[in-house]
Amino acid sequence: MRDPSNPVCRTISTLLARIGDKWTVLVVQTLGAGPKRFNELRREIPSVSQRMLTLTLRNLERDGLVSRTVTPSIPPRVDYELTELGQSLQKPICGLATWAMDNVEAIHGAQTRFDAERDDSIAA
Amino acid sequence: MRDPSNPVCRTISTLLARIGDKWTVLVVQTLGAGPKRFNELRREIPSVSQRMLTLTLRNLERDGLVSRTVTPSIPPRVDYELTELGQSLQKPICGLATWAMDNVEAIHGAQTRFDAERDDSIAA
DNA sequence: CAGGATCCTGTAAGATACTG
DNA sequence: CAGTATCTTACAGGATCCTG
Repeated sequence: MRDPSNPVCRTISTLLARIGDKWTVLVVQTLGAGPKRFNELRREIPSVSQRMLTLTLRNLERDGLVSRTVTPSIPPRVDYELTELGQSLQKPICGLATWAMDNVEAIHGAQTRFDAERDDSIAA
Repeated sequence: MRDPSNPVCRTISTLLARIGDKWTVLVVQTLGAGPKRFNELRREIPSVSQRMLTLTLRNLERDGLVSRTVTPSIPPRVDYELTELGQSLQKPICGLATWAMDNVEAIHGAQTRFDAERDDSIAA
């Protein structure tokens, strides 16, 4: 079941890698509010580079989580929108986010204690 | 709420990055079965390098998800174990894994269709 | 046994410039 | 507007050797 050669496990770890990458969750959450155009997304996620936004969207599209609709006008218009699959992913992500929020303090505390001990052993 | 300067959001994205890294989830799942020694973990996760296992465990320890117990015998013995916090993380992770398993086929299908179209446009 | 230190490599990802 | 192409850098992560 945890065998890396198991294709299901490979899909899961690929998914986790995608979730873990720097922009995927941010984009999914932003699109959660409704369809958005390319530059709308850029504006709402100011820190993302154009390149990274493009790549992230391509990956999400490839995985069937986001749909891409081109309107061949001038200027061109491209709308991105969560698919049903993409929307269904929001629930487990939200579970993780909730866990994180519930435990921010515990984690921070642990980190502070850990770093303090490390400093002690350096000082000593 | 999605403001990157918000410390809660930073914690969340740090968590997501940790979840997304190559080994964290594997280690947490492996430790889910009970405490393990360093080389037990290595054996159960054959693909992990010594270095990466050490680093992953340090990070988990720093975040308070894993406890590290040294028994100063010869040879030395070090046991790693999920803390309560670490165990509580298993639930949301499991939510994600379940989602992935439920949707493996949909995702694979989407990828296949996407790649097929890409090949078409190259061929054309 | 558990892990620190070092070296080396591939890839992620930012900045910049150009195009239909 | 919505990208693609190219260059460059930073860091993740593997291999290897060494130590208490």
